[in-house]
Amino acid sequence: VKVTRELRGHHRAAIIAAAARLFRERGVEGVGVAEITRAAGLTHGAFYGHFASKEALLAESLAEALRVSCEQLSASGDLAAYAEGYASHAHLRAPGSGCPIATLATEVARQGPQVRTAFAQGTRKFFDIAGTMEGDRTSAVTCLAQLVGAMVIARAVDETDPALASEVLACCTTKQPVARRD
Amino acid sequence: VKVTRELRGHHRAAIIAAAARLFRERGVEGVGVAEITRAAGLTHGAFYGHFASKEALLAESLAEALRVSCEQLSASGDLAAYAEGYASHAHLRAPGSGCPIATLATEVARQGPQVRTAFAQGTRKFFDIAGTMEGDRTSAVTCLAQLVGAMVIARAVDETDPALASEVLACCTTKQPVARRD
DNA sequence: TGTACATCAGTGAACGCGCGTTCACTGATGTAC
DNA sequence: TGTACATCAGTGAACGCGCGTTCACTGATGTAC
Repeated sequence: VKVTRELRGHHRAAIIAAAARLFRERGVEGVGVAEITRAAGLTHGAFYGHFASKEALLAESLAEALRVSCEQLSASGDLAAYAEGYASHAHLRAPGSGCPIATLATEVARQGPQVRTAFAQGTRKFFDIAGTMEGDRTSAVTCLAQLVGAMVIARAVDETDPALASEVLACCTTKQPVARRD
Repeated sequence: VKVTRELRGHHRAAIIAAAARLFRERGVEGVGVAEITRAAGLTHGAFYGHFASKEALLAESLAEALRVSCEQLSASGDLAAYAEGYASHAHLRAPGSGCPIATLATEVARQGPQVRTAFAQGTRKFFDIAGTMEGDRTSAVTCLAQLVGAMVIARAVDETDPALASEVLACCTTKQPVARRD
């Protein structure tokens, strides 16, 4: 069932989009190639016509998710404004469309070079943008590290100890020395 | 091959210790029951005489790792001193004996209630200790979130972009508003 | 433009593998006398 | 204290399952004339 070149391109993009969401929601090992292709409206057999392996798809979907994150950061205009959206319950509840660093960084550390390189490049760009926006690069880096850590911790404890989750997130947006802007 | 009650206790502790190390090094899904029991000097068949499931072992090993972390935090006496050890390359290179929050928090968020509860209880104790030590609880929480985020990011990018890894870690120990103590 | 055919994107069955888990068996432990 | 036996911790083969990956096949696409 050959399809148009244009449709083939859409299929490829759909697989990457589905993977970027599902990997963030369930982790790399928590979702399979079959489920990703199904979410993209295809069957698993079509997968290897688009990607060399599951790992290659992971690398591409990480790059895509980080590219979007960089866009969102740039669009927010102000690091404090970005932090407010980041350290929110809306973001906590929507990992599939949220920061890929907070959802996938620990798994990335155990992947092959292709994945780690894609992740590191996207993350560096993300930090560079934040540093330029903030002016003081050190405080920008500090802020981002805090945001990522707070979200990672909050998501892990939220269902059992929502008070702790809220407390950790709140530290990122209240008039703290680091995240303060005005 | 029945063994002494005392030896059985040692076997159980050895399985937990091996799991606490291996889970942190390779992730929950990156290591199997067979490998854990082998690392503890047993065969996989002995496992289910000690634990109901792999998940039950994960809950116990998380509780144990967090208990040790709380001890280390208390022993450091000062949150700034703890932060210095935490944000070090030695810690980055030794995930198996390091902070379980930085290695396992994202996977914990996708586990069952037993695991999440064990993790949340240990993490709360950890934060409570830090809050008491520091005096100002908010700045203690801020500091810990930053430490966890920095380590998660640094480990993910270290092999591809060691400069970025070092930069992120350095933010936690230099005379930053948040981590400063003196 | 119309036609014939080579190309190739997608399908679904099949594969090999590793994993968590079970279980019949073994033989040392610990206890009842 | 010594003996006989029930208990049970550990062994290793076996299981079912889901996963990543492969491949023969299908039929629409795109191209050469």
